[in-house]
Amino acid sequence: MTTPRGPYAKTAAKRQQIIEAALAAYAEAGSRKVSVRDIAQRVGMTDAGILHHFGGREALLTAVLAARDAAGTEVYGDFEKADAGYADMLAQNAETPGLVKLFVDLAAAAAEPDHPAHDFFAERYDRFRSELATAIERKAAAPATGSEQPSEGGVPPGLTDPAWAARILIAATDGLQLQWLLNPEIDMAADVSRLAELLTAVAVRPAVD
Amino acid sequence: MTTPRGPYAKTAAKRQQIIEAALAAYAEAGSRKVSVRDIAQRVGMTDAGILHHFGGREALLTAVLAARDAAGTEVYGDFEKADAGYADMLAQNAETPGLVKLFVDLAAAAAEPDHPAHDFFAERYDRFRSELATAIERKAAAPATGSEQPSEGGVPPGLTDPAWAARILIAATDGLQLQWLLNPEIDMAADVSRLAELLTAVAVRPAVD
DNA sequence: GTCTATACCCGGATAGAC
DNA sequence: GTCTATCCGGGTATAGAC
Repeated sequence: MTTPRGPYAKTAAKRQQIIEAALAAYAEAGSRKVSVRDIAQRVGMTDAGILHHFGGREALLTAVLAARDAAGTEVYGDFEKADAGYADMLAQNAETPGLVKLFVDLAAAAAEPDHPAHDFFAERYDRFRSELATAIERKAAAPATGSEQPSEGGVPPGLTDPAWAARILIAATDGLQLQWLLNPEIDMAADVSRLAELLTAVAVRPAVD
Repeated sequence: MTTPRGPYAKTAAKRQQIIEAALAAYAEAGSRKVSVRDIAQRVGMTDAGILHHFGGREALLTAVLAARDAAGTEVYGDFEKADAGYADMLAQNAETPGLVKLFVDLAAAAAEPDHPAHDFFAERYDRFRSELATAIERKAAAPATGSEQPSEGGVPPGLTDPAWAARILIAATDGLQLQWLLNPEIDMAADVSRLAELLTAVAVRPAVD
């Protein structure tokens, strides 16, 4: 990382402190607006102080999401074990609507190619997609390892692409978060688990005979 | 259509004109920001003039999405024929990233219960879910009507709930729009068609024998 | 190197003139 | 009813105090 005027010891600590304040702010805010000034107040600073540490509001928020990602993979591991961890992570997300909203917001904003967070999101999705695809592929190769065995059957052969399954699973996850934000009765974890089950079951086709 | 007669005639016309200008602005803007002032300029007005006709920015944008919905159902019909129309509609969306972004943006913002667009989105999703569920159920009851026949098979029986399938299909659609905004190489229509095929194929289980 | 003070611009809202 | 004039809040850029 070639930061212009690099963060040194003390700076890194401050950055961390600011990120934590921002996380807290969003967690508390439900789905209300959070301004940079709000975050600044939490750390006893002015907005310009924060701007100094990050390059701007978007960069700060990107760092927040990156931190959340890091915390997540620390707890749930990488996406290698997509079966158990994935649903748990979703259930965990349901605890912090503010952060879910931040994620959706930023992701949409990052669509613009020269947005500060564009690369972060593009890379993040690329990573998730390939990791998930690998996991699905592996699981398909070794079926019936757990308490249940998916009964394979005559599903059209065009439906077995792991890369496609990964895109769909991630998409459904994001989309369900949206529906859940609007209607909290939806059980994201259950719905997604079911889809994951179906997708891996479909991918299980050693030979159609 | 109510005939433009009476004291509100001019107002309604102005509203329509503004909505069309906004649609055009978003369509042109790619995924860049669109301010109320931008829209105002297009109709030769000031921003305050526009805000007078709708109650605020959010209300205007809600009206824009509602208009787009109306235009969409006019062309593609309701979701009764979820097979053909759905993918086409998605492909059509791919032509206007600005509007897709607007949708995602607003939907996220509408999560807050007292957001002006909250009711609109909540109701919209309720409607779509139930319409799609009905369509899937119907299609499952009468399989193999077209050029292809889904080969039904031994998929776990817990996976046949039409309501669930509808939630998933919509979620995947929204989520893919997000991924597509970040990476335009993704073929939303193809991916979703494939999922729809799978979901209806799975729902096709007249009797497991 | 780190931060505050300040000043700027843009965007949305509001009151009141026509 | 419609819009102009004005205000206020949020993000950003710069200068300089510590």
